Amino acid sequence: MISQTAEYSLRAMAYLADQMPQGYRSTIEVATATKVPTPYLSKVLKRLVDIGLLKGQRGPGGGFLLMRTPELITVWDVVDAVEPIKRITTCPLQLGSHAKVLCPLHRKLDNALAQLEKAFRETSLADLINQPGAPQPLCDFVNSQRLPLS
Amino acid sequence: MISQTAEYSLRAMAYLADQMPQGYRSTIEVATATKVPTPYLSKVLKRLVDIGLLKGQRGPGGGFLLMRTPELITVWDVVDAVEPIKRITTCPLQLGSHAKVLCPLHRKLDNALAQLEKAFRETSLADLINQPGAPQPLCDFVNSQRLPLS
DNA sequence: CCAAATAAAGACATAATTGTCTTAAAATCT
DNA sequence: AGATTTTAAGACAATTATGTCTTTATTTGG
Repeated sequence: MISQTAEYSLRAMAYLADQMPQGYRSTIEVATATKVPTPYLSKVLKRLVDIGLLKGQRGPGGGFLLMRTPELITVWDVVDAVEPIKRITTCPLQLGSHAKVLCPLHRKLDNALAQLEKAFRETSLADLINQPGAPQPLCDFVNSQRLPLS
Repeated sequence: MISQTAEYSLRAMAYLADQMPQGYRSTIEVATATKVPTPYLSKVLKRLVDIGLLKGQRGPGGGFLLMRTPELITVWDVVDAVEPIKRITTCPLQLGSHAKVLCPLHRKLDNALAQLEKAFRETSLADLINQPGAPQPLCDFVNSQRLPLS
C-alpha cells in the first residue's frame, strides 16, 4: 500500500534522525543499518536531498544530514516527497454531475486517504525514535550509539 | 495509494451491484459505463470471476453477475482480491529483536493499514449505491435504469 | 445445425518501478 | 598539489503494472 521507495525513505530518515547528533552519515552506513540495497538507497537519498529534506556533503567525513530537527519532519513530509498521496478531489471519471460532490465510492476512498494523510501528518520522526515507555526501539541500530555501555 | 486495477475493479463491482436486478451485463457495457479501457477491463473481470466475486456467462444475453448480493460484498473483499493490503505483522528488516513487537515506524505504518482495512471492511457495495439522502448517486449510470421516466 | 454473441485465453506492447554499475565531481587531509 | 573519501549523475537491466490485440471456446436463438 506504500511503495518500496517510500518504505526505504522512511527507514533512512528515521535512522538519520536517530544519528543526527553524530553528524553526517554515509550512504553505506545508512544502507547497512536499514538493510536497503546500497546503490538504490543512493538514488533515494539523492531524491531526499533534491526535495530539501536532507543535505548531502561530499568528501571525507561527509554523508547525509537532516535539514531540520526530527521534531519538525513528519512521516507525511517524507511520503509526500517521494510518493505523494493523491487525494481524490474531482471525479476520476470526469462526470459533470460529480463536479461538486463525489459519488459515494470516491467519497469513501478519499475519506480513507484523508485518514491516512492525517495519521502521517501527526507522526514526526522524533515520535519514531523517542519512545519513553515503548518496549522496543525503532530498530536495532536506534540509540545504539547513545546507550550507556553498562 | 490504491492501484489502477483496484480502482477499475471497484467501479465495475459498483456498477454490477447497481445493475444486478437487470441480470448479466457485458464487458462492453460495463467498460462504457465505468470509462475503463474495454480489453483491460476484460482481464480485470476475469480475475474477479476467478476469485469468486463474479460469475461469467458466455453467449447471447451473457456477461457478468455478482455472486452475492451487494450487502454481502465489501470494498475490502474487492481490494483484497485484486491487490491485497499487506499488513505488517513481522519486522520487514527481519531483526530478531523485533520478533514480538514492531518498531515504532512499522507499528505506525501498520496502524495506518489497519485503519484503511477497517474502513474498507465496513463499506459494502450496497452502501455505495443506496444513499437515501446523498446528494449524488454513485455515478451517472447508477439507478438510471430504475428511475421513474417522469 | 448454423450464425451470432459473448467470455476465456494468451500473445504482444508500453511504461513505471526497482535495482545495478560505472564514471565524474567535490571535499578533505596530509 | 595529490591521494582518498564521499556524493552526484547517468547509463543499463530486470520486473511488474497497465494496456492492446487476436484467436478460441461456449452459449443462445433461429
